[in-house]
Amino acid sequence: MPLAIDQTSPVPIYAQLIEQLRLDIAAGRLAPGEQLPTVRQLAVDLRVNMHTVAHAYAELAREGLIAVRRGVGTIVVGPPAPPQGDERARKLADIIQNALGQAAALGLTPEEFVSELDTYLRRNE
Amino acid sequence: MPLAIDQTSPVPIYAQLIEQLRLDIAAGRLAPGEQLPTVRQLAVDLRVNMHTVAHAYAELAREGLIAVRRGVGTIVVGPPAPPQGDERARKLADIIQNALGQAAALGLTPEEFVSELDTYLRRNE
DNA sequence: ACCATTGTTATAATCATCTATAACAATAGA
DNA sequence: TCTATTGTTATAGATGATTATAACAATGGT
Repeated sequence: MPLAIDQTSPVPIYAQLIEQLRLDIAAGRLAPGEQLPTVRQLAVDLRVNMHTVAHAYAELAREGLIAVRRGVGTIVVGPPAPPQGDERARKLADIIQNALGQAAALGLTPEEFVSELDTYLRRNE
Repeated sequence: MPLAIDQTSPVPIYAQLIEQLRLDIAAGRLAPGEQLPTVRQLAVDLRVNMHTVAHAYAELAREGLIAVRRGVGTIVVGPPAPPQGDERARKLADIIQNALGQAAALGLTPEEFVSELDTYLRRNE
């Protein structure tokens, strides 16, 4: 599942990159030690400017998720420590409410969504 | 659940408004015929400029979700027709993958997420 | 007819984003 | 030491988002 950006989205390109990379790292699709594309290469692949990629990498480096070293490249450090306690509960509720809301836009009740989710997991296990 | 915008988010304010209003309408929290705040009032409430609100309203009107009439105000027309077939399946998969990805960032396996989702629904039924 | 209310349009200023181009700085390897 | 590679910084221009202020246009009620 390669990186993909939507040039028509109102979300800034650098923010789309941050979001996707953060999720890929958190989910383990990008493992610690793994090499990321160079800023120049990724810029060519995504047809965006070098700075836009560098901006995203710099922010993720600031968060400690990746390590950028000039002359060498960029590697994944590791996933962030998952939040605990109240913050975790709040984020979980956000995720659920968001998913249920988007499902409702497809005409699905919460129960139907759970059913679809079960089907999805059975199909992809 | 009133509208809330995040001034620190990279997502443009007008896009945050569109997103929330679209979800509120799709989920039925904003019913057809219901009156939305005036652009001036909502701008004051959210501490943003009138234009930013007008921009969001205009886009939703273009999509047919709301009807704006000067001198009168803005009312909800109705939810959009939910997509069918392939597009629906694609969007559903997006919703699920997104939710599972964010849950993974909290350290949850898909199965644990389903469990949390069940708990959430039982608590809020 | 008048007037308050509401959305719309106009102007201008500021800031963020994205782009293009180029030079600079650190690293690794020949 | 030299050189290619990689990230970083600098400059400048274009576009979009946001704000402030003001005037304009349609609507509904008095």
